[in-house]
Amino acid sequence: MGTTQSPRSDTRARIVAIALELFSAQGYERTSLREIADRLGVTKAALYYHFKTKEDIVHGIVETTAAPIDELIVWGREQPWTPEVRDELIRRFAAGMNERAPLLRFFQENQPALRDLPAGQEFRDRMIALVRLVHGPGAGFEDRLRAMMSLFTINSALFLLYQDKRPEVDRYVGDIPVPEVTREEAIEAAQHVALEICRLIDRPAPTD
Amino acid sequence: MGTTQSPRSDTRARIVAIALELFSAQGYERTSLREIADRLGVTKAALYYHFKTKEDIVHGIVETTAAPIDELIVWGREQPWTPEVRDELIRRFAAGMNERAPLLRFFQENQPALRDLPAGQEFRDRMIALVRLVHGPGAGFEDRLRAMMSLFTINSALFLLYQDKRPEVDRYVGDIPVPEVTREEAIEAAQHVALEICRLIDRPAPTD
Amino acid sequence: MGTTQSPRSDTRARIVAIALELFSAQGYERTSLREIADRLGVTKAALYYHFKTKEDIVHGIVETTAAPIDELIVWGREQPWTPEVRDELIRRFAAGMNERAPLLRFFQENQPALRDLPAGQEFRDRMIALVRLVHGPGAGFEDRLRAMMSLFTINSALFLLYQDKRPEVDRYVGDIPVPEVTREEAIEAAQHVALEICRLIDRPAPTD
Amino acid sequence: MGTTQSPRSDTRARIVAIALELFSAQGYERTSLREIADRLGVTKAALYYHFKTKEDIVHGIVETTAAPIDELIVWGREQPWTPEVRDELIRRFAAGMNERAPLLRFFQENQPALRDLPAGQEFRDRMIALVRLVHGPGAGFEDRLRAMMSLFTINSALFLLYQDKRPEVDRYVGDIPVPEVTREEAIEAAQHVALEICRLIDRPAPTD
DNA sequence: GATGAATGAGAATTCATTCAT
DNA sequence: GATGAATGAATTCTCATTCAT
Repeated sequence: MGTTQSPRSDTRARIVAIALELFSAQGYERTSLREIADRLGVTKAALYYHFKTKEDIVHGIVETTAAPIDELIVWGREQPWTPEVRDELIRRFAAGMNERAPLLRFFQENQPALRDLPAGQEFRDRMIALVRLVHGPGAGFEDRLRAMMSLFTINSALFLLYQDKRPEVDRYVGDIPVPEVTREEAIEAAQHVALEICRLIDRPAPTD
Repeated sequence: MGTTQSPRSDTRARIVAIALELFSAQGYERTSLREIADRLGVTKAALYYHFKTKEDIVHGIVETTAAPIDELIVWGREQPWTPEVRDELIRRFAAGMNERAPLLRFFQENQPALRDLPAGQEFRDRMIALVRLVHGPGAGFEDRLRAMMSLFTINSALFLLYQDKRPEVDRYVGDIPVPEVTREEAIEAAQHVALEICRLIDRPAPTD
Repeated sequence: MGTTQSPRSDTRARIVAIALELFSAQGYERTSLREIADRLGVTKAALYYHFKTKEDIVHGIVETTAAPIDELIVWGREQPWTPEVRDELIRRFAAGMNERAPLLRFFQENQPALRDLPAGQEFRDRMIALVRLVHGPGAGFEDRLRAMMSLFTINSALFLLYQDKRPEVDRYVGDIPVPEVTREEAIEAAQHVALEICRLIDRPAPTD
Repeated sequence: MGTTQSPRSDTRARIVAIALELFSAQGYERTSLREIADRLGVTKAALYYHFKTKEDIVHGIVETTAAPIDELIVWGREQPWTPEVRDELIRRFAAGMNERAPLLRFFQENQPALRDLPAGQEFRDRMIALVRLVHGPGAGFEDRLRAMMSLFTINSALFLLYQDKRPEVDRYVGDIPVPEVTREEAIEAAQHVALEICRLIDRPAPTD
């Protein structure tokens, strides 16, 4: 008792959830509104009650899912840049990975569709913002690149994990056995490597 | 030497070229066969004379564009794994970047469409093969991840370069000025960072 | 009695009606969805709201038109086989001929298209079922053939009637005048001949 | 020695043969010129050297395959009509069945496509001519129908034979076992039944 | 006698979207 | 909050046909 009816209907939230799931699994263009509606047990027209367009659903996704990233950005801006803060940004980014994975996958694998969407641009801006927080002010191109790679490491780990499950790959390199890793181990490894990479920032590097 | 390239079906080659250009610029699903045909000054049906389906065009693209990568793989397999060979793989990969950029972009940004395509799988297999050559036999998950990030660095540099041209981004981090960099400088920097990353392989790393 | 036919989706029924008309008059493959839609005054897409595919329309046709045949089959199975029941099957089959003619024509003249369709197979199964009811249990091949010819006689009469209207035919047999017959007379004659044929079943036949 | 090069090339004859095979097996509209060309090991364009259009191939088929029927018609016209001649027509028609089966099947199952073709009309005219020869001059509608059913019996036997091979049919009539029959037995039975039917001509029939 | 390259017309199908109820 | 019915615009693909070589 005393439970308040959640602001904006429950259906709206379910649409967002299912849409993100399908968009990230099959791609934005390959997911039709009918498919989303079917999964929800409603009609297509119902979706239009909650969202003006298909693109608008993407907006809804970002709105409801990107909050943790925004908080991270806000936190980052409040800190003065130090190596410790930089490391902490990476750690916090890695921490939320499990929930954020579909969102990031969606954005990485659907660039062509998202490029023109306002929601897509907003999301990219967030990522760029994170990159800047990681490398700090006054960084050169190389450091910016290091920061970006550091952040990307997190999702890439999941991609690699997924690939390792496909045995056919071996025909290209012979029978080098690939280690079995759990999802949790993968994320931990990712954090580790990501930290390594971001720590390359501002180091004197060896000559090639 | 002296081999004359038989000019049979110049059209087929032009289809491949235009298709790659459009697929990488606008995305696979957002590029219609009409668009490709128009750009070539032929009818849609002409495309179907040369390729059985739209998917088959992707196959044609891989076939004609992935040769340098295959050569790199072949070369890599002939060498015993050493840190020097590893570095050389990265350097050679970076070297062909300018021509290969559209192909890589196409494959990174159109995963949902390419996932089911045989051509898409072949290409991913090639990338995984490269990853394995970079980290060498018997590597653990972390080293595999390092190898992959190292290779990804090359394209990511171009992505970053492209983003930096968009001024709106700044609203999220304030007015930190972003350094102006040419494409050539970007690729050079990418090679540099990529080498750094791949040299993390097998190093004793600091604790987090 | 007094059951009101719910008028929900009058359009669906109209599609089925027009489709059967066109399919039987021009053939399944020569009838495009555009043609059906035009005749209905709707767009092609409207057809797809009611039927998943063109083939599905055939299913719809069978579903709505084959009921009388099913009833006949049901009735036939309830009776023990006797010559009288056999004759009555033929009579009842002939009776519904006028409404059923387009359906039967459609199925006889579009075998190649219908062979793979589930709906086509269902319909053939019904006809075979009727054949078996006519010849009764334990019949040999000849009786099965007699039963089939008996049933086919009904539609064949309409085919013959139609042919007789074409005067060019005569060049092959000279000017033998062909009797003028009405559609009703034709069906009556057909029933008569059909009964004759089915009565050949199980008779001792003369040697050739 | 002394073998004369067949009039009109060998390829032309092969086209006709393959086309008839495919048209009768899959249907006229479902058989593309590419398919025919592929089966012959030539290109589509080669077909156009021998035939002006796809329809023209049908003409070629009739021309080369219908000769036996024409001879039968010629023979029939030379005889005065008697019951013996009538029976002999049926017997001769049945005799050539094995070779003629594809042609008849083609014409029976592709009416919509053949209706407008001159070649299709010619063929129908031949069948009508045969019908008239069977029932003789001055026959009424019923006798014409009997004559037609008699002739149709021959092909129908093959249709029935084919259906009996499909076990799923049983669901409609229960497990009445269907006798196993060879193709030769089927044709013989067909001739038998056909003769029975044509002997109904001009008989005083029982009242229904 | 035949091919390679191309075309024009049209087909089935899909999809985001709209709107009266 | 939602549905049923429909649309318009596009898409991929197929096919008979043509013609220079």
